[in-house]
Amino acid sequence: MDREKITAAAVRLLDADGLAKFSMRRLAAELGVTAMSVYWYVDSKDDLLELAMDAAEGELDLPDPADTEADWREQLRHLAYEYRRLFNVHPWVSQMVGSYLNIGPHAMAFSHAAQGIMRRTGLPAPQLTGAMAALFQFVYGYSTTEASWNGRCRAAGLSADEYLSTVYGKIEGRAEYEDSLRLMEQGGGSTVHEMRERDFTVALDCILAGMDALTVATHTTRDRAENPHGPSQPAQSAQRP
Amino acid sequence: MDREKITAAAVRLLDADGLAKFSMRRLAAELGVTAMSVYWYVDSKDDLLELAMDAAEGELDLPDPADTEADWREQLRHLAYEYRRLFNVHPWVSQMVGSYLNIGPHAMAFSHAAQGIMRRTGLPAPQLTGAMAALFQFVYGYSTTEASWNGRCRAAGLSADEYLSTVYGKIEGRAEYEDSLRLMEQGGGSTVHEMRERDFTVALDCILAGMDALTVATHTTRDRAENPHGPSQPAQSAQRP
DNA sequence: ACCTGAACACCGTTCAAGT
DNA sequence: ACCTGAACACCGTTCAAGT
Repeated sequence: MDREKITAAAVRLLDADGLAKFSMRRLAAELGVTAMSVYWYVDSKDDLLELAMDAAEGELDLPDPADTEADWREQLRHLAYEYRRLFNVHPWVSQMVGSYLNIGPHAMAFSHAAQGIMRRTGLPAPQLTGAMAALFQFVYGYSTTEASWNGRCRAAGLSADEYLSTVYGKIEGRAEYEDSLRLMEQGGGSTVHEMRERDFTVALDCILAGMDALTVATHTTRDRAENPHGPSQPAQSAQRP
Repeated sequence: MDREKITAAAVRLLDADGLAKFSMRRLAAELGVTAMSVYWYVDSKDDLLELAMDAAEGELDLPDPADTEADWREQLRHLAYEYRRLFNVHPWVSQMVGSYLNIGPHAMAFSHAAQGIMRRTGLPAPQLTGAMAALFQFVYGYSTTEASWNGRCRAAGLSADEYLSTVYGKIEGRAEYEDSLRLMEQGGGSTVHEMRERDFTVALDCILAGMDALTVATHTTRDRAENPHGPSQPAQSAQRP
């Protein structure tokens, strides 16, 4: 029995039954021990949850910080997909990220990696943190919603598409809700999964294109006239015109 | 005693003491009634929380749907700030939006309003939902993080700036964490509040600029050559070239 | 140093009973 | 139709006691 074993067991239980059903007593039972013995290694339930959260964040595949040749766009995309995967694999993490401080070593390594890539966008410092927030807070919000939807599907014993039908059942008839449905149909994509993949990709495209636009906007008017299509090369070069 | 009075009391209690301290028993006490009498009006705690959430969402100031003259950029900004304000005024809503279904009448009115504006961006249907997700999931993620930070400040009895100092205290010394601090300093802005306002504004700029870029990208190459600076007029016109 | 048992102050919800 | 009391099966955490 040590902190690591306890944290690992907590992650296992959280993955299996979710945050709502997780309790110190159930964890202790899982470890074959009395509820209170866990408190010798851990100050409180919240403390343990923060340990579990950081452990899960340790599974993120971060880019090699030495690889400054790589395209920052590709690296940001990779990090975004990794972050999304985290919330889908460990839905309880997404319920906690918004409420906890999140300064464990793995969380810090992640944001450090993100900052390293962001520096290579060519964005000036005052805009860099805002653009970073645009990207990663989007991924957090999107993935949280997505993961909780999946959770409700599992709880109801339905596929994502079946569950969507039942939701539309509750909504149909109310005039104002119907064009919500039309919008989805117009968007194309026959399954929930397809629509979600497309929306996520498009949103990433949107935010990355926005970063390019912000970078261009910091050029002089003359620069812009010479380079009307925006920076199609790594925008690093925009820093030293 | 009716559903509305119960919902209003729930909102009051949630605002005052937060989601963690909210219980059916405390709510009943507040209403001067036994715990179980609430269950005559409401099926479960989750049900009541959904009612409370939708009630809070009713406070959102939505744009007049008849006003099709207005600049969609301004309207999206307005809606984004309103959404953010909701999460800051009722932090418990942000803890729930990610986990609940959110198909109450006020929630639907909000997303209906958002869709109405998005249609006027000129984005083709398949990209519209993705771009909308980019904007509003960002606002949700950002505001949730922001609101929970404020909550921890209040709990610790510190101002946002004082609290930031204590967090930096925990971090300092660890090599990799230090350039996180540098980044914030380089970004400028002397207070947490200033930095947050700037980041939020920049992120909105980024995402809206991204929408413009996506719209431009759907033009033919010939169109693009004729209009190198992207759509500076309402992009509606881009729909009929 | 590590673990336990009993206890405290709570939960959400069921269910039979009251008026 | 509306409300109550007692009860069930849980919580996180404290604290004195064991080994």
